[in-house]
Amino acid sequence: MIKHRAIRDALLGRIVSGEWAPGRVIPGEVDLAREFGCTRATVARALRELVAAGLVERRRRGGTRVLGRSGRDAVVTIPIVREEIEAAGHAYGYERLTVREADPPEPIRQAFGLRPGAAAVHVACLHRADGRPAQVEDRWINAAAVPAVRTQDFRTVSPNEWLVRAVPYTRARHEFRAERPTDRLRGLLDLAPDEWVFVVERRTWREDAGITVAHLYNPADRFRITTRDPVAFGVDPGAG
Amino acid sequence: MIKHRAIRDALLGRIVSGEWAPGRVIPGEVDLAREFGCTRATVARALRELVAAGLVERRRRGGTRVLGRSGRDAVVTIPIVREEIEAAGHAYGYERLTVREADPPEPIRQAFGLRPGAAAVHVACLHRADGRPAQVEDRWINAAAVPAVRTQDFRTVSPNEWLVRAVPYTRARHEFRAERPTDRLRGLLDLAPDEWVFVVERRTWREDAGITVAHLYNPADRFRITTRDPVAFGVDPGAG
DNA sequence: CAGCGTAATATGTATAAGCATATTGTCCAG
DNA sequence: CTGGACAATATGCTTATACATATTACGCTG
Repeated sequence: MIKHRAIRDALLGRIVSGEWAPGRVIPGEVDLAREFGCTRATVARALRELVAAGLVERRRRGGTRVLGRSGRDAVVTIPIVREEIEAAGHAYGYERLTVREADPPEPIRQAFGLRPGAAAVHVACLHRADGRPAQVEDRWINAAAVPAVRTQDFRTVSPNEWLVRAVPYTRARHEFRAERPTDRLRGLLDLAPDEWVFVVERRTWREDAGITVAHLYNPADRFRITTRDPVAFGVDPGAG
Repeated sequence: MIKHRAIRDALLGRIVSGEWAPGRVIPGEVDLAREFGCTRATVARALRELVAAGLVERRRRGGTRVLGRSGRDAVVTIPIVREEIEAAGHAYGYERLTVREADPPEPIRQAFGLRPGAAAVHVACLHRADGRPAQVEDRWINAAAVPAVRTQDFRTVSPNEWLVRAVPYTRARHEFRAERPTDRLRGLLDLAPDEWVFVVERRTWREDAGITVAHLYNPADRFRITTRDPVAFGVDPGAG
């Protein structure tokens, strides 16, 4: 019985049913307010949510127009190995392979916006599920942006978990692809002879400073990523 | 100089700077209203946006609490082959391989919620970039939910493009994974001897009725998916 | 008829005020 | 000391009102 939500859902219904087709200008706030027996403010709030959901577009004097939903956006939750492994009921195992402070390769250097010669920290580690290799994490961390990284040996805590606690970030980008494994990866991940790896590349920034570039290598035979719909109306979508 | 936006950004700053750490309960609406020299309603609107952005959580009597941003959500735009190919400056080519009305395999039948024996339409087709195979599309369409599909031969218009025009959907789910190609796929896509395929599986529903299940097979050597950050504050984020 | 200025209009922002409702904390009874 | 009733409190919802602002439409002028 929450009015703005009832109104929002009623309008949503008219849009998805096709009664109000894309391109159409829907009635104005005052008309809707009269129809639903409420004030303009309440209608405005319902419409604001439809805007946030990407269903309509509003312009002063121009009115509210239904958008043709491209509908191609989806949300992915970037999986964290440890959580995935534990959620599946397996024992999580962590092993640090190498840590070193070094001159990062060119692409990483550019991503961090560092001058040549500036140092960064490289960490490689292995995540296991019930002892079986599940993921190789290969990561560069910008020592200029995260000085504390120099004092970390990552022997017991994985770079991933350390970073989320120690360094807030403001932007992240990911790339998903499949690759031929290197011999080293094939051995570490115990891959089938012809098996490829599913790579998740993760880059994060704090403001404009690059923080980390990670390559997460997963056995392609036992890895996948799933999406869900973009949440249309925030946390509590009501009955809609 | 829009107050609710200025307030929202001010609060955002305190959160991302760490001044208000995750778990902390921030001042109440009345206090903030006094601080910013406005009414409770204006503060409430700013806070509502922070909730939508997933930065804070609000509970009656409990106050407003800063959330530790897991920050693992990202948005993917499911690529449409034709657009990708044309955007890359290549000539797009389309070729229908097969169409038939048939009893769908068990997993598809379940996804559509169909009784055994109910019919569905299967379409396979090939998308090319400058003549070179770029994607094989293998799709089942629920004939019960989309009767018009029976009259389509998909000779010139791809099932994808026909569907977006003909059938609005309300839900979609995707899965990304890498697979060994079948011999048929290897031939169709002109794959390297050891090359795998990157599979995008797409399922859509209208309300509770399954509409289509599509498998989009891409040469793994030349395919990837990228994400972007979830838009924090809708279309017009202001200065934030 | 082209171009410009102005009025009409729909949304955008904000205030003030009241009641609703979930939740927490407290205090009393057993 | 436990459990339940109750009051205090912060958010949640709605109304009524006023002014701001972008944009469109119209009509006047040259």
